[in-house]
Amino acid sequence: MSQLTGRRPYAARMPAQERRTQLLDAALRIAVDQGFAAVTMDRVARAAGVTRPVVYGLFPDRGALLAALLERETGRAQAALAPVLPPVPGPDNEVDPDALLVAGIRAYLTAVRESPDTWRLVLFPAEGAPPELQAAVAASRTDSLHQISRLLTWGIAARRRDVPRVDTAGLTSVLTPRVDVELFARMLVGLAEGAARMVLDEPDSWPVQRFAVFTEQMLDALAVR
Amino acid sequence: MSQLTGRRPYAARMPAQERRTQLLDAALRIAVDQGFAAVTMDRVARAAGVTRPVVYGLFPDRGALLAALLERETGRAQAALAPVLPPVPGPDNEVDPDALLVAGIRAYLTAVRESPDTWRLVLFPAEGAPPELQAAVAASRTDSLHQISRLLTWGIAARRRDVPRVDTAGLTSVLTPRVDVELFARMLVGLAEGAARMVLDEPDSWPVQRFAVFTEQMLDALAVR
DNA sequence: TAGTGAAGCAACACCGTTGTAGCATACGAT
DNA sequence: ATCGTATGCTACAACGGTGTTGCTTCACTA
Repeated sequence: MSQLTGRRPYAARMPAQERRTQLLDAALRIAVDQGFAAVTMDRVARAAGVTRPVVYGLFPDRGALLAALLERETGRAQAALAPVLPPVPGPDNEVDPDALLVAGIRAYLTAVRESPDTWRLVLFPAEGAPPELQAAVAASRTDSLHQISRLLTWGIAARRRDVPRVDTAGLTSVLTPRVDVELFARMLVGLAEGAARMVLDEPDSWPVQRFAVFTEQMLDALAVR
Repeated sequence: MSQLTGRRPYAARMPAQERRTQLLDAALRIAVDQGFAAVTMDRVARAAGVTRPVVYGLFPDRGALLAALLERETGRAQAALAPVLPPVPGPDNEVDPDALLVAGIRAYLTAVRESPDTWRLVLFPAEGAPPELQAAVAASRTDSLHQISRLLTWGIAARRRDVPRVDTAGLTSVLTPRVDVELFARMLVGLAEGAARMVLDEPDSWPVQRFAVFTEQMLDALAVR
């Protein structure tokens, strides 16, 4: 009978890089499931079947681990976002602004569905996170906002060009009275994020298609007529 | 020189009820300023110029304190919300649905401006809070959602009644193709909450009027024409 | 098959927070 | 004036988290 309380069995050795991503994966799981505050060095270690010093060997401290996690995930999110926000089409380009928006929504929500954990982390603010990181998320959001603003300004102009003056009876000028573009852009982003949250919470009730159809209907209703 | 390290001066005595609200106020301050996790028995006590046992005298434990805080604040929020969500007007009632919505937005944002702390607590999810309480907030939101859904269904019907068939050229039937009312309601709520967050973050950039005007324009653009 | 260094482990000291026990004092009633 | 009690305070034990030290074991190389 040697040691009733036997020594912990050794975890499989693993090259640093691999262990690193394994730990980040574990941290992500915990953060998503139990909130940011629950991402403890010990819990992360245990989740990976390893002890704390191993974690400290790869991340100098808890802050660094959280930073690394957030950096990885916001990076992924950014990457997924690039195709969602296409550059503003050239002036001669014959692109339908409405179609562009619908395609954007679709791409965005599809991306969210494909990496739910990443987006959960990004979309649900995460109070426990170091403030600098919240700032990073905010910055990325601001970028999106600008890009969307630009797209919108273009889109509104493009729509006007399409309707070659029926203005006699005030029929045109629907979105004409100088829309508050900044607000409109924020509304869109908010809308998309709201949709994303719904998709994350109850994917079954909210197929991407449902949002696409809805958006189409709305844009249609808003159309100059 | 009696006692260089003198005894802590006694805080003014105070009836339990008064102390209680004072402590809740302190807790609210902390939660709003430094996040939920920072609401510590000790910090609350110090903020109120008192020691921990006093707090424990009024709240059995930290959970109870947080519960009491959340209950008070969600209560306030609910109360403020009542006038924002009027009952569905009777069928004979001549109320303009658009005006009703704009008035709602205005009332809501005004309420938010008037009690920013309460709304900050409610609108910024609060990861550190006991899950049951998050559930409470969610439930309240669901209520609002239902109420808005009902208002919307009524509003859409009312609008249709106003436009007595010009349908020959497809001019009517703007919101007619069976709008996804649930989604529309969620969009509105999301919109209002987004607006509230903006108001809380940068009150100066976002006067209530700006949202009212915007909403009016949007509804106008959506109008059957 | 021996040796060596990277990868892992137990154990420790330290800190902030929770919750409690028992003592001190202010203050209203007598 | 004094006295009792509600109100407050100091001090302490326990817990869970962080970050570190020094010993152990695996696995590769010679």
